[in-house]
Amino acid sequence: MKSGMADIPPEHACILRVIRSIPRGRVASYGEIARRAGLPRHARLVGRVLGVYSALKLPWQRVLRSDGRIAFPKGSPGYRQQRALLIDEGVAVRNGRIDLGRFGWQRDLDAELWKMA
DNA sequence: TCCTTGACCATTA
DNA sequence: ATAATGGCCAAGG
Repeated sequence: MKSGMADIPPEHACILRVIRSIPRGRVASYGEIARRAGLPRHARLVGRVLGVYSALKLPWQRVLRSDGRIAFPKGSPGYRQQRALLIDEGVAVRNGRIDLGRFGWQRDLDAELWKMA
């Protein structure tokens, strides 16, 4: 029995779910997303998934390399669009690099915990 | 099967 | 800070 177009492998589904849960104005690395999806060492799969499901509406702009840089080559269409989208939602991009210490997703959790104390 | 290709990553120089 | 290196691992040919 074959279901229609909705047969997404569970690993992909997990990754998509994590990506969708990145808060607006925050960013996460491919590797971190993989870990949160329960798939450590699968950073490359995250990139692959983003490409395969590019037709879906995803906050793909919030996904960066582990060093905080945009993965696309500087000056490419993808690079420019990602940069614009990030700036739109309040993320500072300087020379293709984002300060993970300020905009990293984990940092967002820290802030929440701080409020409780 | 084997080989190549990536929206990657950590380490080293 | 940048660059080379080796490692990683699913997909597709």
